[in-house]
Amino acid sequence: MSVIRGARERARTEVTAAIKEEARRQLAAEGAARLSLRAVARELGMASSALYRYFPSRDDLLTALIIDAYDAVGAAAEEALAATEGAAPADRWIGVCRALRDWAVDHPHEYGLVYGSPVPGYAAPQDTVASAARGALSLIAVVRDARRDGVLGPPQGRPLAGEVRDDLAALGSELVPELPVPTVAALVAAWAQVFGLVSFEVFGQFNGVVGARGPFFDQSAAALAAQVGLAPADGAAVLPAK
Amino acid sequence: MSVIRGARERARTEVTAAIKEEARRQLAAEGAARLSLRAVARELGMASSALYRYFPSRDDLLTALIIDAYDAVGAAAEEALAATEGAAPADRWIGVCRALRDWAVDHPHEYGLVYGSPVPGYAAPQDTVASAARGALSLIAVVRDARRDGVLGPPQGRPLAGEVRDDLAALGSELVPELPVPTVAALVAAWAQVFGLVSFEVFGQFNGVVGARGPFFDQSAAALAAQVGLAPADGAAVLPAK
DNA sequence: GTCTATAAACCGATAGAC
DNA sequence: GTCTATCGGTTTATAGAC
Repeated sequence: MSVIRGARERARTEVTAAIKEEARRQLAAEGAARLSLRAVARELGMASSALYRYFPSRDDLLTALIIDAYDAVGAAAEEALAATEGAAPADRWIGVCRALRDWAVDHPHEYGLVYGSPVPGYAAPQDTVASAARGALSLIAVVRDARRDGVLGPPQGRPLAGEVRDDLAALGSELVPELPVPTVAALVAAWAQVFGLVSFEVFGQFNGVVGARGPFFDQSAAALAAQVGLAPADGAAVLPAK
Repeated sequence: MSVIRGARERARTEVTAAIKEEARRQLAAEGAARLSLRAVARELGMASSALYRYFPSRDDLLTALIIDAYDAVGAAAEEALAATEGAAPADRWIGVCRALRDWAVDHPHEYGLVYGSPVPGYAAPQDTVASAARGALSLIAVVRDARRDGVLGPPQGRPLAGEVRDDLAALGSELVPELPVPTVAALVAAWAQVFGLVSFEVFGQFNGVVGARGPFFDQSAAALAAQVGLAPADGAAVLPAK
């Protein structure tokens, strides 16, 4: 009986995987807003009603795809983080950023699903937030490690306005209490800015503007590293020693 | 007869405006991918076939909405550019960025239409590019004016890699030949990064992360100004005089 | 868990009368 | 320029047999 249940569960996860795979194909062709359970079923040769045994509604399928996408981009970032252990902090930063960007370029539609315009009428449930944070946490880890090793400089930019400071002090104290508040602020801004670069590339805004996109991205990511206080590896310090 | 034609044309532009207005409402409710001519007609109390006299296809309506959105964001940027004439370059930069951001926050769905995930199956025709460039040109104008007035510093960051340099030299020479290539590179990167900040705010990625979003945006925009070589207004120069 | 059948909608686009 | 009518599709979701 446990063998039977094992077989059943295996079959179930296989069908679930096939459904998600086909759904991802449709995501590319039709977009998240027009993702259709019926079309997925048709392509898979099953009755549409059978799908409801796996995903009780269209939104549940969408949620599963979103979590998968966040997990995939998070895993790519974590892999880059682990692979660069011991390297210069600025190079680790660039490596993690590059992993995020490479994943996005390889999976443009899944990227758009999570970092593009929200799907109208769909509200992401709480289950997605843990997966959503994984990418950011890898970038934070680079900075935290640099701080631990005593090689974190001050972030660039003017002193923080009071309102912003209070705001990010609260965020920092629960997430990375060992980092100075201005560093947390620079980190959040840099995080958003990395995705600005990625989105412009993936969404076609660089068409006819930037050709060598990989090198351009690396160049820009290096500047962002300096902005959060990670000195360049080549010794040409951007920041005063202080 | 010219009076009649005048009246006809007036009626036509009025109906066209009503169609676009209703379409924008649906954009918010359903998203661009599900924009439906039929639903627009129903809401306006006309037969669906009547719409085809104004827009020959769904994609043509979409194109009109996209051009309108680009023009609106471009006009907001140009207005800020004109309003800050004579101010310190960094403040002008922040002012134009702020205008872009404010427009996006006020028109999230139209913003998503042009700067979010592309609409699947829709390819923007050439007509959109002139309108699309208007926002960028305002930011470029700030830097060009600073250069003209002799107050443009070198951009932050490492020297450009050769590939990137060639690429942006070509872009710069046809767009703003008076700017150094590294400045052009910093400008393009900053342009994308501004939209990273805006998109994160508009698309909800800052929910639960950043509270005081206006001040946070200004803070980040100021750092970007320094990155492209616009010294802060308060005299605390970030860059060496050189 | 899968099927058929069905309800009750919806879509873009066109033809042709007025 | 607006209408009705129509073509040939589409959708989510449920009921009930097997």
